[in-house]
Amino acid sequence: MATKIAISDCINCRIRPLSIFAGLSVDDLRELDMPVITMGYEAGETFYMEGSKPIAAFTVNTGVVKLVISLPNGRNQIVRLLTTGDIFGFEGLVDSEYHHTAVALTEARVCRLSLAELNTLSRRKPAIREALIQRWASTLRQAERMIVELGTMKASERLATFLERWCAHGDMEGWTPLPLTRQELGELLGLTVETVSRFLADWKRHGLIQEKDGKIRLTGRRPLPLGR
Amino acid sequence: MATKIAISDCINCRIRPLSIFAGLSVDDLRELDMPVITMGYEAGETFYMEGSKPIAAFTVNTGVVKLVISLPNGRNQIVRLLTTGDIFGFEGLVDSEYHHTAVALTEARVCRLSLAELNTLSRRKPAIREALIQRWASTLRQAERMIVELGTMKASERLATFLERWCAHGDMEGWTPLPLTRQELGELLGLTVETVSRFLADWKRHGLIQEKDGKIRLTGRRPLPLGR
DNA sequence: CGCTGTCTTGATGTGAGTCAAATCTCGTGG
DNA sequence: CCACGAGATTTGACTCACATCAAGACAGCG
Repeated sequence: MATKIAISDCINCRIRPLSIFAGLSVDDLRELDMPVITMGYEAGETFYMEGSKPIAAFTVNTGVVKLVISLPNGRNQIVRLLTTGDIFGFEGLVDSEYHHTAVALTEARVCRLSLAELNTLSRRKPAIREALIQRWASTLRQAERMIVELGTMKASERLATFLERWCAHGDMEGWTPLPLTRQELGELLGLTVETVSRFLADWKRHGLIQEKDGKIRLTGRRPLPLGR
Repeated sequence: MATKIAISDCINCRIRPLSIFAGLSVDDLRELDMPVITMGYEAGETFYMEGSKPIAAFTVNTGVVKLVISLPNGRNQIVRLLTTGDIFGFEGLVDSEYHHTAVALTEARVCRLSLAELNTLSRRKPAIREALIQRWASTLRQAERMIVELGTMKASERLATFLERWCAHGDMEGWTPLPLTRQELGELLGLTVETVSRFLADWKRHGLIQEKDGKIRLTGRRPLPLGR
């Protein structure tokens, strides 16, 4: 179950520089008396469903979240992956329904803002409004990159491109958590489970990637072989 | 050559209700003393190139414009089509380069706004800022619909879906201008010229669509046959 | 009237989907 | 601690949708 963890202490928040409050002074923040609540979600839990009425927006503190659009024919398309500092559910500011279903891929800690509050907030503080616009622009840009990849690349290229990007902001010495099933990788990249599995298994056999309890590592000379 | 046609008369503009000035009163508009210029472009002319420095944003008055992203390997992806009332080049407000190459598909008349002006404008007039945010949101939504279509649909479905949507805001009794070559339809839908041509020719033969100097008409019982 | 570019059509190849089954993994309860 | 079962992953055999390659047909325009 999603659990309320605490009233968020935005002022001292570890990720504030990444958040939409980055541009505010400590005084600003104190003055706002923010109605932000930190929530804990387990892997697999749903934040909200596509088509439901927007109530809150979220900022990812820790963990990974996917935004999915489901089709009547049962197919799913993951349209975005969110990690620390990313925001989601903000379409609620503008639209009367959520456009996606948001699901935690890992245990996740998120900061929850009521949309009503956020609305007045963004009216009062230009810095916040500014930050939201920035987010919107970069999200659009990311979506368009996805369009390009889906429209012009073949399976192995899409998978390789994704892995290299994903592992780029990887921690440690090469190992990056990859909390997506093959199924989900497929739903993100427009491929079937089998195709994803075949390429990964193949690359693993050739020593190009390694996998170990949910973490992945790109070894050897990149780039990944785009052909088979 | 792109030609300056006139200083735009925004107050009496036919498409003002569709534009970002929709929310302003006549007095507001008068007060602004807008530096908007109406420009004429011929089919095939370029508004700006991907990667170049943003100077102006545009609102389509008449005509159709494509936004294209080109890849090093020579492939192109059309990421958006713009028609009357749509705006483009607005990423310049936020970013230091244009993200796409913008090209007129038909003879086009557009209203040109300096980004510098627009910037101060959106600061002074909340209604404009609001309108911009709305546009951003709906553009993002459209991009995500494209992701879903590219990721989950097969050739004939993508083509059929596109045609039905395109012809939906079609004028007259069924005939809609379709100023895209098969090549461009392919670049929009992630297909080759041949595939596009085959389906269209096939549907034409079966009397499902008609084409006549640049116009198309969906006849017969929709929906288009999604299989072959 | 011929040239250039777009569209159509055919023949062929292949990338990736589908179907099916074997293995692997991991959490649960005995 | 082990056995079991559900789900995830891998692998193989086969199919098919779409790309590719190659010509022709068909404009539109100088």
